[in-house]
Amino acid sequence: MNYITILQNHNLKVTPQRLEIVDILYKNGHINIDDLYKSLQSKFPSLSLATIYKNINTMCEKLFLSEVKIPHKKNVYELSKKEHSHVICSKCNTIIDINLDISTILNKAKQISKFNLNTSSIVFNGICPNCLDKKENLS
Amino acid sequence: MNYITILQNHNLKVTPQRLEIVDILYKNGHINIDDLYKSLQSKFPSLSLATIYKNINTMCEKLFLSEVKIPHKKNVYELSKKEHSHVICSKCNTIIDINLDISTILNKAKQISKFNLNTSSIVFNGICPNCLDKKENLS
DNA sequence: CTGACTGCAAACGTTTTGCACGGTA
DNA sequence: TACCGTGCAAAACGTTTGCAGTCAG
Repeated sequence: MNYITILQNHNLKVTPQRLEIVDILYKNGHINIDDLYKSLQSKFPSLSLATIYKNINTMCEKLFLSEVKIPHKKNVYELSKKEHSHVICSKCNTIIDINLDISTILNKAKQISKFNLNTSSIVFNGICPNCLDKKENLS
Repeated sequence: MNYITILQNHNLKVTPQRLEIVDILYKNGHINIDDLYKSLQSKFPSLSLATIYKNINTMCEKLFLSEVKIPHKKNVYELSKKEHSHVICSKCNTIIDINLDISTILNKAKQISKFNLNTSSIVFNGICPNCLDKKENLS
């Protein structure tokens, strides 16, 4: 399914700005508002931050965009997909998705809390292989 | 260890405002800036938001206060303790701490990501027992 | 007594809103 | 053509800063 269809399926008009926003989200995976704005400037010099905010908000409402909160970082956005966890490098801020089987801890959490749980938000923090290499080279 | 000692150990002067902030944090567990401000108004009618922000920030820097990011909610703050997970009710916003053994998924995450991971942030979302009861009474 | 803390006001950065124009369907 | 989306400017919001007066140690 391409971007055009995705937009149309959610009753959103297909504008060049929107197509590029979705394209950047698709290619980047996770991006914050500022970086998204910077990425769009070359193609749309007159594009305004207001447009980005309006689009991000409507896309989040339509649920095909998700907001991800990372401790001590700005919120990032990603195209919605099957629930997954995030791993972030505290040096270079690279974020990757990982699929974990969380059924065991989810059940444990239900049991302990007595809550009826449905969603989870899991972020691991550490250093990515790239930054680990750099560190070793320094010493 | 009481609040006074905690503050002194971190080279912070013991002011009535600070004592009350720590007391509220201790009793509430998790609170956002606005609610903290409201809770303080009765005791300190002239207390300013700036004071709260300054205190929260210094206490976070001194690492005896932690910021918790909850999806689609304002950040909340809690007195630092051993790493733990959070469960939040999407109806009434009650937040509780739970201790889970996350070593299995942490190892799996390390293995998949090749990152050197150290901290994690885990939030489960659902409905608390209280709100579940209310729902049943309605039907 | 001295440095740190408070409270006020102003400044700042981010996000939202209103409106006129332009583009999509 | 009708409506939705864009871009600009202004407004709103949350947070930070500077400063003068006050308080804790």
